[in-house]
Amino acid sequence: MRKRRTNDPEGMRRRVLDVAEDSFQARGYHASSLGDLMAAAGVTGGALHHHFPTKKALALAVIEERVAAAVEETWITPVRAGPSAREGVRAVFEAVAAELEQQGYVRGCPLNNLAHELSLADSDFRVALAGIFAGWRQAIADKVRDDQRIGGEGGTDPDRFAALAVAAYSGAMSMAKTAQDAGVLRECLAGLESVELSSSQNGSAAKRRRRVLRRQTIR
Amino acid sequence: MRKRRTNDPEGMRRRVLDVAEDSFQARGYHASSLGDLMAAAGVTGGALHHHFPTKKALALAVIEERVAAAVEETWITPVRAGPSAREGVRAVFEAVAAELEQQGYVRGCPLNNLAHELSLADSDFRVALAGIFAGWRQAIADKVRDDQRIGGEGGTDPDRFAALAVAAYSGAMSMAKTAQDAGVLRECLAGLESVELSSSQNGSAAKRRRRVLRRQTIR
DNA sequence: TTATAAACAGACCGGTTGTCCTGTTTTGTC
DNA sequence: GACAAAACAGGACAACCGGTCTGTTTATAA
Repeated sequence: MRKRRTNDPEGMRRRVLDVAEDSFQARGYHASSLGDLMAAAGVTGGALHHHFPTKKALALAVIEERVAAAVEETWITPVRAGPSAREGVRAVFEAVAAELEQQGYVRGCPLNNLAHELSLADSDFRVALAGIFAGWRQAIADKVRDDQRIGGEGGTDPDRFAALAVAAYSGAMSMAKTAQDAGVLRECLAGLESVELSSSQNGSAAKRRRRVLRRQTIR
Repeated sequence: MRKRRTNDPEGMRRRVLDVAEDSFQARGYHASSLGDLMAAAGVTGGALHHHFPTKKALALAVIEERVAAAVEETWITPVRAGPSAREGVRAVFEAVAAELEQQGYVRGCPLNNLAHELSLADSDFRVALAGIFAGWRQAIADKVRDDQRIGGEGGTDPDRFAALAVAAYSGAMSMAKTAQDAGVLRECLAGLESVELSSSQNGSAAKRRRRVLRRQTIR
């Protein structure tokens, strides 16, 4: 009875990244030992070292391939596809809140989790994470600019709105994680929507609000 | 030549907490070894163990005594003393931004830094940190309620405003830390101030805004 | 087939970590 | 001054961590 082995570099790499991503989010980078990861992924030290020479290289891969993809999937794509930037932001907030309430616990934002632990630790980490933040904000700001070019969307500063949206989400997730309660997300969203009153919006309640805005504008 | 020793429990405890607080913020909890802390504080293992039996106990003391105090000092006290909640929030944002720009680097928010690393690690950590977050938000919300009782300050929901302010600050600090640039704080503050347009405010432009709100209320 | 490199296995090591333990000194109290 | 408790010193240790190293198996291409 011979023991066969099947070389599957991509599959093995993926399995390691799966486990690493999960553990880094749940326990953090420093609290995740390579031994635990190897055991969880069913991978030997030799294989791990072959694909990721150091722990830092592994974390960098998680950041660039997984965390960036997570932001892309849960934020950038929905916002781009949405009817407007504001509506997209609202939809993401509510979708995340609903998902968290359903699953019963809050792990926090993947990007923020790693950003807090690794930004000051290593410059390579910091740059990679900062790039994801920048892309996130720019996607929202670009959407606002599109809204302005097409429809109304008054004098909202795109960069300001994007920065506030990302900051509010990040901070809300931080609190939700600490309190283990996703309710804060909904409260922050409600606060964020007050910003809409100062400018126009597409949607069912748009006319009423636009009227208010007009009065406000002509003073 | 005799070697004298002066027992100074409070002083030694303070010195350890100083070093621990600094290291936990700069390097994080897991990346801070007790050996480093002992060396930096000039404290022996016996003394450290006498005041803080475990590393967890030390971190808990840092959270309850130092982090809570930092939030109290930089946020709660200024907001309470300020002319209004909104003005207080604005002042804190600007003060922190100015301080960070002056010192050239961004270490992030003490509370958020530890909250991200320790919330999921241990329930005791989580509860302590969540309490600080709650106190922070409540102080702002109470101030809004005071404003409403005294002056105008229209239909702003106190809890929503507080949650948004804390979230925006936390998230902005997170980005500022990752980008090593305090500019995001100013952008988020500017975005936050748009919220003011949806309700009234004490100050020069209060009357105009209050009129708008009244129209809105009676529809 | 055969050579060649990639893919993987698994033991090994030096250094570090947090904690514990035994002793010594200082301080407060009667 | 006697004595107990607190305050401090400093070594010891077992567990663990990340990285390296050598060797074996599998895939690839000539």
